[in-house]
Amino acid sequence: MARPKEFDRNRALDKAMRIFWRQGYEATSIQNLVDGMGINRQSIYDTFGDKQALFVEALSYYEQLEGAQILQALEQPGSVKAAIRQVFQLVLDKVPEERELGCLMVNSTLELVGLDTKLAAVVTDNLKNSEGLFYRTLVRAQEQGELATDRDLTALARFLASSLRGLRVSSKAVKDLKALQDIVDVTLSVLD
Amino acid sequence: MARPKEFDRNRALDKAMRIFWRQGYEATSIQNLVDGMGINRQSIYDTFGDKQALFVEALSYYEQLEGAQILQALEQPGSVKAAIRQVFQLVLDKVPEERELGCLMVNSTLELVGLDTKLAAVVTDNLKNSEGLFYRTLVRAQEQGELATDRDLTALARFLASSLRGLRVSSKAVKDLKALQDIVDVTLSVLD
DNA sequence: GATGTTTTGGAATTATCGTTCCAGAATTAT
DNA sequence: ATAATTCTGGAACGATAATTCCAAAACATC
Repeated sequence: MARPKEFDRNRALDKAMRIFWRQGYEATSIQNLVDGMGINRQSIYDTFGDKQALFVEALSYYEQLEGAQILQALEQPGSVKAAIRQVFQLVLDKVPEERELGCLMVNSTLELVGLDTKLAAVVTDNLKNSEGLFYRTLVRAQEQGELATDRDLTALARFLASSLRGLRVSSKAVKDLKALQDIVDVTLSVLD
Repeated sequence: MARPKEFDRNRALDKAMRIFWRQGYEATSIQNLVDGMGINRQSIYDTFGDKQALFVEALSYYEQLEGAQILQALEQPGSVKAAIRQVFQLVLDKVPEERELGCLMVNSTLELVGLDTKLAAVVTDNLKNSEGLFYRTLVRAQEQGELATDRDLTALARFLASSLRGLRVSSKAVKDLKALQDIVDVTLSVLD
């Protein structure tokens, strides 16, 4: 019949995601994507739809990559505090070039909330998730006796989620790794 | 001789700042500024130079407004912990429409670091400042006996600065004021 | 009221934006 | 080979970007 459909779709999406990550949504032109994804302009439109649709998919892909690492860290048996520390440590353990891009989700939140309602819905949904994730983990900590029963888990989960956002902002602008490590250490001391 | 130079320069700059605040740098067009600043396009170029120069000035103006509030909070005599709490509370006490814009400095940091070296210099300079501000305040706390002498003030200052950034991200995406209050309360508990 | 400067509105310019269209080359199954 | 489909490169589209140019209107001083 015909030529085989698609090239390496996922590889192209990965490339696109990294371009959006580095430049943001508005600052990324279709031409940037054509140059960076290694496929033709027409193929981009055929495969991913328009720029907004491609961005949504890139964002989901990023969330999936990042979320998998976080889930793996949180779901490991043993000390919950160590698990939570590992989540924060994930940010520091990135290679510098990646760390200095910050977090695509946080970046996009600040860029798009209030501008694009459709894209805003995607990112705010993610915010809820991260808070819930911390909350369920803290419940486990209390069950294991790692956390006093009188601690306010909702407040703690909100704090951890917000602190992680702060760290991700800081990791984009602060090059000094020791400074970032200080932030993590003090943040985690709240659980003691 | 001639017509009186300038209209209300500061009022125009204030308008421009709020437009950048709401939309970000890239998403703000000169036409947006013409419509919103209430002065002519040509007057914008004559008075402020090009878009980048206007943005830098708007950012400085924002920093000055925000910084004045923070300084006033930190320099008040008495409890340093109360003073620091007040700095965080400033974010929550904003009217919702302003709170949901987040912080122009943080927004701009994530949008422009890595994209525009000149603009990046302005925002990273601000990051250093806020950390130093917290540090000097913590020194005072130690001198007043409000803080144990074995606390690592550098680490604490870094934590506070990063946490404030996180709160400012959260304040843009999280509408629930109680959730934001939880974040502040847990953050400040580190100083106890 | 004349003079000199500024503001104003709009057109002009050059560039780029996102998106679509099209013709030819490539590739697979028949 | 033929036919069907996809990739490719580039042109074309209408819209909008930032910036500049220009002529008319507004205004304070003399």
